[in-house]
Amino acid sequence: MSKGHSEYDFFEIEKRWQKVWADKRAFEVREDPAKPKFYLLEMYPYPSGRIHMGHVRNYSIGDVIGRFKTMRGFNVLHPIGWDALGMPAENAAIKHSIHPQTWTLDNIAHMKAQLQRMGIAYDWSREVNTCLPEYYKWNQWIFLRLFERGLAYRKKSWVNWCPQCRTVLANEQAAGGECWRCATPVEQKKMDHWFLKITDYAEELLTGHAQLRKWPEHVLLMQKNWIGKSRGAYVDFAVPELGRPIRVFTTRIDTIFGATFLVLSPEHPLSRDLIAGDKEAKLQEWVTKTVAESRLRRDLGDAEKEGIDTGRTAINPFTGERIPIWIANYVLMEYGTGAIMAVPAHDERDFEFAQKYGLVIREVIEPEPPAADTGGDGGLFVDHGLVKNSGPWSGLRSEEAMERMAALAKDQGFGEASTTFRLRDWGISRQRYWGAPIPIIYCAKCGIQGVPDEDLPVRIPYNAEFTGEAGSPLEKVAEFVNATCPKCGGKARRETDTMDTFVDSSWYFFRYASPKEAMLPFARAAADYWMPVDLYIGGVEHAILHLIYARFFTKVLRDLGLTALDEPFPHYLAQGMVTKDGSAMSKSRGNVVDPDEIINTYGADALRLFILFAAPPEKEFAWNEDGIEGAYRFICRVRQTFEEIREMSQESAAGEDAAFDTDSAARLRKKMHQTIKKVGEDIEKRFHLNTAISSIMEFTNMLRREKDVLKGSAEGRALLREAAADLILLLSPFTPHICEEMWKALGRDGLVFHAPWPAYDPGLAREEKATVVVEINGKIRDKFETDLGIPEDEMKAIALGLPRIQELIGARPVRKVVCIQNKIVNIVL
RNA sequence: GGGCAGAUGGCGGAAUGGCAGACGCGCUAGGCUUAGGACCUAGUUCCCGAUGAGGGAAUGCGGGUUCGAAUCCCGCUCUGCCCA
Repeated sequence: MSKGHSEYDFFEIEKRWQKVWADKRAFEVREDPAKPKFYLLEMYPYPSGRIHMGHVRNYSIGDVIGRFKTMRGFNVLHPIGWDALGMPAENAAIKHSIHPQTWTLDNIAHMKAQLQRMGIAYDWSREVNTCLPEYYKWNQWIFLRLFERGLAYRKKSWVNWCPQCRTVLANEQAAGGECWRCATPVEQKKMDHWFLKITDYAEELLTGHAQLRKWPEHVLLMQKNWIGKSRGAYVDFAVPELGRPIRVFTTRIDTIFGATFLVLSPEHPLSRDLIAGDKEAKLQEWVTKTVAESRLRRDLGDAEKEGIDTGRTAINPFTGERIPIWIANYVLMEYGTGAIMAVPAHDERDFEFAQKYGLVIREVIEPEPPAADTGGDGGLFVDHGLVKNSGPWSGLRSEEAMERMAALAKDQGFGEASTTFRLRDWGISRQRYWGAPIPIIYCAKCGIQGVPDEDLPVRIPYNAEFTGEAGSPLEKVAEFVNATCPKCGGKARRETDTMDTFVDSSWYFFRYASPKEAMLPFARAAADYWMPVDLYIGGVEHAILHLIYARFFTKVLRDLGLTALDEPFPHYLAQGMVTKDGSAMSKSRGNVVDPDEIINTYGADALRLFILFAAPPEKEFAWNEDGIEGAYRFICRVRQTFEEIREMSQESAAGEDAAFDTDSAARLRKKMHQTIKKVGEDIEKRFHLNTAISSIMEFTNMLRREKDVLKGSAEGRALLREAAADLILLLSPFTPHICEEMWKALGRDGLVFHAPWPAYDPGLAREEKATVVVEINGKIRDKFETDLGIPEDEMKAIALGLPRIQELIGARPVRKVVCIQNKIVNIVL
C-alpha cells in the first residue's frame, strides 16, 4: 500500500483536469431542441457523512454511460443532489449535541468534495438539496394539492411506542421489540396519522408496467406482488343473533363448501358484539392482549397462531350449515374485510389453525386430473383443481366454479365478485424534527385547515431541543405549534408531524429540470424537454418502495396538470449492492471502506476502472480490493504504450524504413474495429462495463505486441497512431482524467469529453474464418477451420472426412448428424 | 414467515442452448536487477498417464427436457436483498 507517485502523477493530473472541466463548465447543459436529449440519473445520496463504495459504484457506472452518450452526440443531463432530511441527522443531534442542520450541511460539503475528486461529470449548477426550504416548500405545496383532492387524509394508525422515552419509534428503532435507546419493550399505540391515497392508483401502477419494458423483470414482479391485486368475492355469512351478517373476502369462493368456521381479526368491529354475554370479560381480555401485541410479529406471520371460540355460529349461504365463529391473531384487519371463511383442507394457515384446535377439515377440491399422490400434509391441497363434495357445483373446474358461484351470490344478494389489493395507503406522518413539516393547522372552530400557499414554506424552526424523549422536538417549540387559523383568524395549533423522506425523493427528478424555479415545483417547459429520465440507475434495495412512490407521485403530478407523463423512469438499471463481510457497507456495521484512501493511493481513474471491472453492474459485489493494483498497472501500461507510439511518430526520419508488415497491420486493424464495436455495444445495450473493459485490455495487449513490428514503417506508424487515438477515446468514459491528458499530448484540440465516439467498419470487424468443432455423441473429438458461412452439407462432409473422426466412428453406423453453421458438427452414433 | 435474486478455478468474473474458465488478480518458474513490492517471458480447474501422446471428471445438490445444458424445466441446500 505504499505506492508513491513514481509511475504517474495521478494526483496532479486529476486535480488539474477537474479544474479545467469546472472552469469550462464542461458538464453544464441547457435545453437544446436541435439535439437528442438524454436524461441520466443515479439515485441521489443520503448525506450520511462520507461517500461509500456503493456510491462510488453507482456514480461510476452512471458516469461511463453519461460520457459515452455525450460522445455519441446526445445532450446529456446528469445531475446530482442530496436526500438531506431524515433520522440520522436527528440521532446525531441526540448523541453528539450537534444541530441536525449543521451536521447535514457539513456532510454535504465533505461528500461533494469527494464526488468531485471522483471526476464524475455532474452539472453542479443544478444541485438539489431537500433540507432547504426552497425545496421542501414544494413538498408542502404538493401535499396541499393532495389534501384539497382528498388524496391526503387523516386516520388512526398503529405506531411503535416506547413508554420510557414517551416517543414514537421507527421500525428500525424498534427492532427486536426493544427501544433502540433504552431497551424498554416496545408497545403498540394508536395515533392520528396522515396518509396518501396511493390505493387510488393501485390499478394504474399495475397497468403502467406495460410502459416499463426496460425494467428488470424481477423488479416488476416484486412491485406486482407488492401491489397484490387479487380477484375474489365478498360473501355475507348471516348471524341471526347479531341481526347483521359478517362479510368475508375470499379469493377461493370455489372452496366455500369446505368452509368449516369463520375467523375474525381481533380488531374487527363486530368482535366486541360477538363476545358480549357471560364469557365477555375473559374473551375481551384475550382480544385486548392480542391487539396490543407487536403487530410486526403478526404481520410477519411467524407468530404462533392463537384464537378463541366466540361460541356463536354463522350460516354458510351456500350450504345453509351453521359454522362456529372464531377470533384469531392470524387474520389482519388491514386485508380484505378483516374476516375470513376458513377452509382448512385448502389453505395452509387455516389448516394449521384447524389442527391446533381440532376443527373440522373437509376436502372439496381434488387435483386435476386426479393424481395418485398429491395429498401432501395429510389432505392439504392449495392449488386450483376440480370441485367435489359441493352439491350442484361438483365436477366444475375451480376457475369456472369461482365465476359462477360469485354470480349466484350477487343474484341472491349475499355477495359479489370483487378485486382487492394488498397495497395499503402510504402513511407519511413522522413524529420527528428533521423532515418537511406537514402544512396543516388545527382550529377548534374551523377544523383541519391547510396552510395557505402564500404562507409556504412552513419552515423547520432552527431552535429546538434534541433529547430523544417525550415526543417530537417540534411539539415543544411554542412559536412553531401556536398558529393562527387561516379561516377565522383565531388561535390554532400547528401540525407537528413531518413527512416521510420518501416524499422528498418521489419528485426530486422533476426539480433537476429547473432547480431554481420559484413559482412551481418545476417549470413545465423544462420538464417537458428533459423528462422522462432516460436511464435511472440505483440500488435494487429501492426496487419496491422508492420506485413505486415516485411512480405514484408522477401520476398525481400528471393529474394536477403539471406534466403529461405517466411514468418517470421508462428504463431502470438495478444496481447490485457493494457488500463486505456478507452485508451492505454501513457505518453501524463498521464495515465501510473509505474511497478517499484508495484515491490517495491509486487515483480516481484507477478506482473507477477497478470497481467497474470487478463485476457487471446489476450483480452484487463483495468488496475485495485485490484487483485495484491491476487496474492501476493497466493505466500505467496504456500510458507507457501511448508514450512510445507518440515518440516514434516524431522520430520517423531515423534511417531506412523497414517493409510494412501487412499481416500484423491487418490483425491490429481488425481488432481495433472489433473492439470499437464491442465496447459500444457493451456500454449501450447491456451495460456490461466489465466486459467492455476486458476487451479494451485485449486491444491494448495486441497493440503492445504488434507495435515493435509496425513501428519500422511509415504506414505502420500511422496505423499505430490511429490505434492509440482510438484507445484513448474508448477508455475515456472509464478513466477520464488520464485520457484528457493523453488526448492533449496527442495534440488534439478540445476535450476528449467533447470528441466524437469512434466509428467502426462492420466489414473489418467481421471474422472471415470459423473454427468448427466436431463432436461425436456430444463429446469434442476434433475441430477444423473454414471460411465463414459455408453450407451445412459441406461442413458435414469435411467433418466426416477427418481421419481422426473416421477412426473413432469405425464401423458403427452414423444415425444422425447435427450441423450448426460456423459452429459445430455433432455426429450421433 | 412471505416475495425476489444469486451460487462457475485459490479469488473477481467470461460464456444466455453449441470449444466452460475470456479479461484481471493471485501463485509458480525463468529473465532483468545491487536489490525489489517495478518491468519482461512462460505456466497455472481437478484426476489418470511418464514431464509425452491421449483419456476422464467438473459450473451448489438431486432429477428431467435436448443431438447438445453453466444456460431451459422440476425438487432441494445455502447466501443476499426487500417486507423491516
